[in-house]
Amino acid sequence: MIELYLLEQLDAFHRYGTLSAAAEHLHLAQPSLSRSMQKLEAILGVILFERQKNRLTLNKTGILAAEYAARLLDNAVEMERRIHLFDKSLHTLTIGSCAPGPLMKILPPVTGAFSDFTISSTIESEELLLQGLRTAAYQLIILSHPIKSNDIVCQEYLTEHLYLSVNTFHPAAIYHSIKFEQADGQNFIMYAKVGVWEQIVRNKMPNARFLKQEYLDAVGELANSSDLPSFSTNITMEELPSRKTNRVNIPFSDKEAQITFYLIYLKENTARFKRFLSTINQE
Amino acid sequence: MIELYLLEQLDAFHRYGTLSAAAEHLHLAQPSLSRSMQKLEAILGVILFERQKNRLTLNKTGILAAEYAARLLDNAVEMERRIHLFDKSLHTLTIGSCAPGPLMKILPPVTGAFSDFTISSTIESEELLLQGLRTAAYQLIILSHPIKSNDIVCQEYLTEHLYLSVNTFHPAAIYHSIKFEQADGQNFIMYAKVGVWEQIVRNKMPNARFLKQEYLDAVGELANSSDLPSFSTNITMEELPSRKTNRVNIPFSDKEAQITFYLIYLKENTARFKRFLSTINQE
DNA sequence: ATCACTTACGGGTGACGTAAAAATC
DNA sequence: GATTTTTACGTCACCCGTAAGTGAT
Repeated sequence: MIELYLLEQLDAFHRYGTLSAAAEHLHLAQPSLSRSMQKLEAILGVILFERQKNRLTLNKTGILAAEYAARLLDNAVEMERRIHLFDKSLHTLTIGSCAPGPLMKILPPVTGAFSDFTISSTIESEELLLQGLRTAAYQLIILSHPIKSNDIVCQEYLTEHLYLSVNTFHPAAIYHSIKFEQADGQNFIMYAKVGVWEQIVRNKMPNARFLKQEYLDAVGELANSSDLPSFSTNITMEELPSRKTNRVNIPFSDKEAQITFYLIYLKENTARFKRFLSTINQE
Repeated sequence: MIELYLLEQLDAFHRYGTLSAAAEHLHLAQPSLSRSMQKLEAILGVILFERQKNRLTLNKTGILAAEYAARLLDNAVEMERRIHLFDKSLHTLTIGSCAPGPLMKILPPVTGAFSDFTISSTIESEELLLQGLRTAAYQLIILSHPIKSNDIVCQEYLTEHLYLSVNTFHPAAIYHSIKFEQADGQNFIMYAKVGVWEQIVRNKMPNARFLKQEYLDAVGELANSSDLPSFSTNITMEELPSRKTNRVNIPFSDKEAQITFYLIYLKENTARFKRFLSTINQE
């Protein structure tokens, strides 16, 4: 069987036109290439080059061979890439959620239970999440509504409540609860990746403006250093205790301010998740 | 770059299940395979096997890799095959004819003029010849009628006359010419690959029977040792002088007993054939 | 005891580098 | 003189085989 290193060298010669140039790019000495090309002809039993004293050129067969070689090398590289990708997928758990809250909540126990896996997580639209679950881009997704399907398992996870988060001097700080309507028209600091929450607050407070922050840290810091209102939830208050210091959190009383999230995964992955998810729900 | 010999060994292990069996088929010692498989994992940076003390099995990644390997190896052999084929085509001149006469006539000068080529020739139906010319299966074809086309060159070659060939005791031996009608109803010895001639004699002598001989030699010998009539032509008489000894050759006088043949090749091959074909016609 | 895999050791092929020569620009 | 190819020669890597060891059936 012909070996790939020879085809690599042929390909390089084809690309760069001379043995010297090819050798340069391959980090080899020219004589090695000269010999390799002779060897290639011997192995194939075919003349690939026209030889002048000072010049080596591919003949028609040589050009054809070089083109085939390039294709084969591409295939080889692609093969390696796919093997790596597949292997990685076997050791990676990708979780997608339509909101950051339940993700925050689930990541610690997941990293614990799947300690030999790389955990990767994303906030994404519900539509793409469901697609991604089918294409194995996600192994576990979190949606704001249940899914019924033969090949899917769906279980209720938790309910998140939205709060208005203001500093103590804010006029609303004295309320025990508030309606979206009352909070409308202000400028809010908002984390950029709040997922489904964004449509809700935009719909319910059509006159409000939202200053989106890409980084979660920045949201907290900005909120503390400015008088602008922001949002928090039962989950963020639990997971990020700093959200409670120096801030007053007032629950929105509208029914839209509560979302129940569902854990969803393919039935074929049941064995993988069952034990873990049962412990989750016991908490 | 990963080398193909490693993939061959992986493929063999995948096929045969154990290192020993694979080694047997590859004509290698087991330890070599054992090391190669370890090396493969090292190169790819991926675990391909599950190792028990006494047993080696491919894991999921390993199976995937073996499947890719098989594909890549297939591609490699296919590539070699195509290169050989292409190279061969560059040094092979394939001539197809719809009748053996003009082929006999043209082969000697062709082999002389293209002495560094392998000459390959076939008798084939006119339809397939024309197809083959387009697909480069033939570089030169000989048909019984001219072809007009933008990308094709066509030139008249020669005219062949059909003769009835009988021994001296045959009743027809006294004629100077004969019509198909007069010869009908007899049993003829006929070469199997007479191409277009076959339809002609069958049409013009519907009551005759034809004893087809695969080998040209057999036709001559049978004709000499039996009293059965056979066929000859101005060309066979010239190229195969034995056809004239002890036989009487009587020309058929019907117009269908004459065929003019045409040399036909692709315009792109003009440079290749022009000089040669001009010398041919001067004779 | 046989089979299957791994590790250890030694050998020979061959892939590569350096040096030098020939030829062209 | 600079560049390009080829040949010659030495070296080192590495691929393979043999031998020996371990564990399983």
